[in-house]
Amino acid sequence: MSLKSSGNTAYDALMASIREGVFQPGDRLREETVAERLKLSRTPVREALRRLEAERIVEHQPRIGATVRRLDQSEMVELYEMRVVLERTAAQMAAKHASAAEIDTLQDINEAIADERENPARAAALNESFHSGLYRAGRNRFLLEAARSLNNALLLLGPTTYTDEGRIDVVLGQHEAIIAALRAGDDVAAGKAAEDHLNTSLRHRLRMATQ
Amino acid sequence: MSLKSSGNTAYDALMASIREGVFQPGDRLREETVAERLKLSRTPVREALRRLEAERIVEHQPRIGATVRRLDQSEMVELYEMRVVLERTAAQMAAKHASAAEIDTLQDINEAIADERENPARAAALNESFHSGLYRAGRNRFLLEAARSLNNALLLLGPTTYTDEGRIDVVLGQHEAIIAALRAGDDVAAGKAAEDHLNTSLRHRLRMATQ
DNA sequence: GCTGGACGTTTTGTATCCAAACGGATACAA
DNA sequence: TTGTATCCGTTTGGATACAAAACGTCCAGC
Repeated sequence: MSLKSSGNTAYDALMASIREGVFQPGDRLREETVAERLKLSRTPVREALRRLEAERIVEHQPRIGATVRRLDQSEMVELYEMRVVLERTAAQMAAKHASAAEIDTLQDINEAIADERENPARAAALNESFHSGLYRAGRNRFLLEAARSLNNALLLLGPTTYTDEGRIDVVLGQHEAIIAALRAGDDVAAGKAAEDHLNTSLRHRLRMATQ
Repeated sequence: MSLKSSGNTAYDALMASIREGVFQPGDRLREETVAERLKLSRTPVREALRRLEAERIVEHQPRIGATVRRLDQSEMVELYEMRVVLERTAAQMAAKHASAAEIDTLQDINEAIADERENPARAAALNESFHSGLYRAGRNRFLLEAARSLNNALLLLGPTTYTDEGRIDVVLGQHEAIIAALRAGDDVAAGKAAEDHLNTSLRHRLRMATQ
């Protein structure tokens, strides 16, 4: 695992750049430019670009090149609509399959988020852990994969801001509701709680986007 | 569209070979061998293999090479569990968004399947059209994408056999139930019908696999 | 002054070449 | 006879060189 191929290095670097906003939607990714940035030849860069293309992070037009995908508002709504479905499903499945240890871990993560309320970046990272933990507890590799792919697309919308006072408390409470339903083994309630949570998130995102 | 790069050619050819069973799960795909089969150099073949890798059709071990992914039974069950979710979602969304023309088209396809009951291969292709039509009617690009990815994985399980007498009638009837719910705009019923349909399909698949 | 065509530049697409690493086989020693 | 170490062959990983295509520009002709 420690030895990663240059192709993977390039992939990780590009993903990080997109995540950090160095490359933004609509930006063109010229192979040679990226290659010299990363001190690599074009071959591994192309490899990375093809992976990103397969994951719909970049769009590739033959003989033209790759550009970072741009999501319009309707796609953003569809994306969240789909996230709701997947997250509800994950919560339902987790309610059936999650072990006590897994639920405890989710609880721990949620408390850690509360402790990091002064540090939005750290809180956002923990939030991601919470959600991926929920997916993993669902015990379905294809669900996990679909969620991973969707979250990549989410990167294209830019970072979620936790700057709002009060927003974090809503999040914490909704996480709590999910955890409670998991403990009760109540899949319907868990699904519902997850759905509420995501819908709040979408509303928040839409408000950001339209400002 | 008529001009496709060699990379795409290689990808299509490999997919077709996997679909037709030329390459089966577990088979090793050596770059050079594939390249000379397709009369190409290794570069576009590698490109195609990386795409297949990103789509989880092949597994790639560094310095070892690519092998066609093999799904065990638990993965197969998870795959269908996920298909149920996606297809139920598609049906629910379609009940809300599908135009009369789209529903008519689904009806036409279903009738065409009935007409091809003597020709299982043709019927299977039409069946795919039905399902992709349902997904498209759902009007969610991310759902469509997730379904596409899942269907690729489905290829790894080998072709669905419609050899069973009676099986096709069950399928036709279940398709009818979905169509009826769509016409009524009843998303709950549409979801339920789609779920039943997929569960039948899973049972059938499991019976095939364990024989 | 405007339009059309041709040429040149830029960038991707493909092929070939070299390097590195894994695996198997063989030989030597205990 | 068995275990270990080393070497060689095979195969992927990466770089570079070359070909093809698309876009922009410039010039000529109307």
